[in-house]
Amino acid sequence: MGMFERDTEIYLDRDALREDYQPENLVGRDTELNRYRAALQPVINGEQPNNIFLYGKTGVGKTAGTRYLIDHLEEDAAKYEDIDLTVKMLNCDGLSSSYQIATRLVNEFRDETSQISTTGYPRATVYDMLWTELDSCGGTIYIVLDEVDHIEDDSILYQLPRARANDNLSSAKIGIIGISNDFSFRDDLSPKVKSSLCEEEIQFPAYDAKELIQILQQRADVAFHDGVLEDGVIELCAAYGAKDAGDARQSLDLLMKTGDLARDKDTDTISEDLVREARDVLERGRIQEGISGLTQHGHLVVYAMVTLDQEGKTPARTRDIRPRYTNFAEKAGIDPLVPRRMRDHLGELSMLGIISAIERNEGRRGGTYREYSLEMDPEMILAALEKTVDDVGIHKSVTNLVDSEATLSDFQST
DNA sequence: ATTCCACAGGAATGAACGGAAC
DNA sequence: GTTCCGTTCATTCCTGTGGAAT
Repeated sequence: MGMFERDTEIYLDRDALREDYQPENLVGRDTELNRYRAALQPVINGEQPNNIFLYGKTGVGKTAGTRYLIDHLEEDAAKYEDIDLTVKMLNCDGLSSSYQIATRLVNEFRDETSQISTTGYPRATVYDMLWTELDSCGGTIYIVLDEVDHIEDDSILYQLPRARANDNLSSAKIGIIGISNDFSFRDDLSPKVKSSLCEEEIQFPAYDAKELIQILQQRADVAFHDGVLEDGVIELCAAYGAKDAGDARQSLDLLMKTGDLARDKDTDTISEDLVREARDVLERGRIQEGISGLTQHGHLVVYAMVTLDQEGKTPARTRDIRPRYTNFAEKAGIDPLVPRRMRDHLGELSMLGIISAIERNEGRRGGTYREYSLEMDPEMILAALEKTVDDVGIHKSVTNLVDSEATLSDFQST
């Protein structure tokens, strides 16, 4: 018997569950895609392309729809001699400034031997490089900026559409497609950017439970062998995504993770219990990812929250978290952060979904303040902390972790 | 209607750091 | 090496805010 054997029991085509899988038709997005297609039409007519702005929650088909239409657009554009279409897609996740977008875009147009560094250049130099690349590419260029709301300044969104008018470009026609999870991003744009970027706006509504089930069913039919999925599995995965505002991606990820578990365990079918197990694994991964991106001080704040939670002292307001945090910081031999900064960390943890905040107001007697609670399983958070923070484990168990010197050894500054 | 509590969070600023260019 | 540049994490100072108390 070989060391490796091909697994065939569960999957027929696992890739059908991947985010980038392209199904033959997209469920429940007909009206949106029709409008989208109409907005792209000028490309084929050889006209100046529209700038398009898509918004809607995560996992509602914005990116999938874009890929679907862009593929067809490229295919159809190729049929016309006089149309030279180039499309560059860039996910802005992890990028925070126009500068970073610009450097990535330059690299998109350059080959591997002449890539530029993403830091070090003056801003204007990077823009100049970008105009040069765009112009030498020529034709119609669509730039798709996915998760564009991650950019904190809109300079690139202002510069790109105007590059032609500003004589930075002579031959290329530029169109921008901005994709955002966050509708308020649109309102925060400066008026001049808003009017140019939002020429065409298309809103993608969340999937309802029925549509989610349909999507999962469609993919599962391709992905799994017949009869592998037990009753209720699809529905359970759909419910998971529906809880987070109709997010198909989450549902599909869950289904795939469940399938992977089944494959690893060599089971013949996929049960609801396995889905719950997979949900646990994914949750752990999410926490891990969030925790590992935090500062030392962020870790201390999480740790303070976990201990407070264990003592039943949550929800806790900033005033109550503060002394716990400073205590830990001192024990770890680190200068505690100023309150303002600690609040920033609490806010960051809320964004990550590790803790949650509710605003309270007791008027003249109490003023406004926030109460924070743990949103994730404390054991999972501690496991993530343990993995992330160097050296030995922070704790052996959740019990008795307060006031224990040993538990804080890892936070010792280097 | 006005006052006022206890914060939230914006803005300005700076130190530390890594990369580019000279 | 030095200088210039952008980013991140932090501090300092400040204005904003919603509703109970007056």
